Amino acid sequence: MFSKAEENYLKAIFHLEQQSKKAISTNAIAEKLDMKPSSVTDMVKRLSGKDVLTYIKYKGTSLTEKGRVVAAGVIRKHRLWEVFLVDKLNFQWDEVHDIAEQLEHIQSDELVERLDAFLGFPEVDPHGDPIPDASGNIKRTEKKLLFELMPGDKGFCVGLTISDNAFLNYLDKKNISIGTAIEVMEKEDFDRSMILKIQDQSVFVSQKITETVYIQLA
Amino acid sequence: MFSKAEENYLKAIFHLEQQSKKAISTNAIAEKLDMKPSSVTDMVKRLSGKDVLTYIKYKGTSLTEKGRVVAAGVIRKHRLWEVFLVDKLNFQWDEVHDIAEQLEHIQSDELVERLDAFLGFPEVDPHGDPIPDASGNIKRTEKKLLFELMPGDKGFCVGLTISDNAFLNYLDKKNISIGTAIEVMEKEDFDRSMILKIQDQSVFVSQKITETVYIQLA
DNA sequence: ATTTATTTTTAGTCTAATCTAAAAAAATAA
DNA sequence: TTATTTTTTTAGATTAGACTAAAAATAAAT
Repeated sequence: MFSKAEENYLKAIFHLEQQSKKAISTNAIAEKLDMKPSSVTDMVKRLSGKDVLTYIKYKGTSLTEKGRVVAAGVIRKHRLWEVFLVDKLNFQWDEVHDIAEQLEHIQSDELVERLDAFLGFPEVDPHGDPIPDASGNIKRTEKKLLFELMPGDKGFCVGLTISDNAFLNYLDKKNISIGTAIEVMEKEDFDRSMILKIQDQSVFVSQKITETVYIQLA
Repeated sequence: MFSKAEENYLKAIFHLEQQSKKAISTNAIAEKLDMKPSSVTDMVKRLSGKDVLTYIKYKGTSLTEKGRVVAAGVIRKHRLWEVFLVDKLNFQWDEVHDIAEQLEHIQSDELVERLDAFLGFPEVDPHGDPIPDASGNIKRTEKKLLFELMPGDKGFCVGLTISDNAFLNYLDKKNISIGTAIEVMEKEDFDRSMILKIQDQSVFVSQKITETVYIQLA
């Protein structure tokens, strides 16, 4: 088994590997976890002894297959608990992270599988991020911020970068919520505003919105 | 805040105080937590510095009011999570303890209150033990094992000492489950068997049953 | 190609929470 | 009451996981 600290390292490295592909530097891990590089050196040495990552002095680390599975398991739990908190306990999207950060370390495979079933086998968490399956496979999503799309692109809203009530209400007035299908009609590069088609209606959305709303391409 | 270890000590002392009323000995705590007495001495010293218990060398410890509230909070979380695991995730009563033991240390008052509401403000956990309220008040129950009752006593089934499927099915055949109202008609002291009235029917129950079923007196 | 700056590692310290072994206090028995 | 046993405490060691400060390796700049 892995301690809470170990799981946090694996998770951090997993996330960093999704951005860079190259070996992950000691400093990058330290920054992500808000720790000192010397602490990281210590821990990656220990973890490489547990066969979850390879570590070469001064060269950085990368997860082994085993390490990826463990990390994906932690992320799976984190995201399932986030769904629970939002769907069942009516938390807001921006309130759940700290609690899920604790819940992700609860050890019980049976619990995870039952929770998954109880939630109806969700595929994404409340932020639109994909939930790894029980074997650690993660569906690579095409989640993008709205402003990254081009005219003609179609998709649907899967999440937001932030989440406060005022903003949710504002989106609601534009008829945008989770699951809403959209198509980009026009894009104004200089201020990142857009005109979308939503339910056959033309809708103008500001830069604030295009930089906040996540779209899964259809 | 209190660490997981600290919370476990407070919980253990709380439970011991419910049995004995006197100051709790170092050895009793050590045995309950499966630790060495020297470790307990260390910890109670630290906890007395946090004003959650009073400790007098060689004389034992007792919780302060503050300590009782903290302990009751942990027990509240433990029991609410047990209800969740059984009612929502369909775990068996005997499978939930280890998981609840982890979940009870999740820190978030908001989470606890929302969970409570989600579960419909239950008053007892799946074992029939009362759930403390948000301020730490605990309803002293009259939970007894069936064989402790006398002819004429009335009550209803609130839990079991054990819980396996075979036994649950066996009880089911006798029309006994959680919430079932019973009245003791006859009691056979030499083998602890009884004759009960259940839904106006006379039902014979063996020693095995009278030593396993918890009754809340009506 | 040196020098300078940055990154990483090493060496040693600290805290929480445990342990063992020995000493001291309290309880029990002769 | 004195001796013996049990309980409790003290003293010192250990482990995980963090830290600081200094040394070493690598990368960047002149």
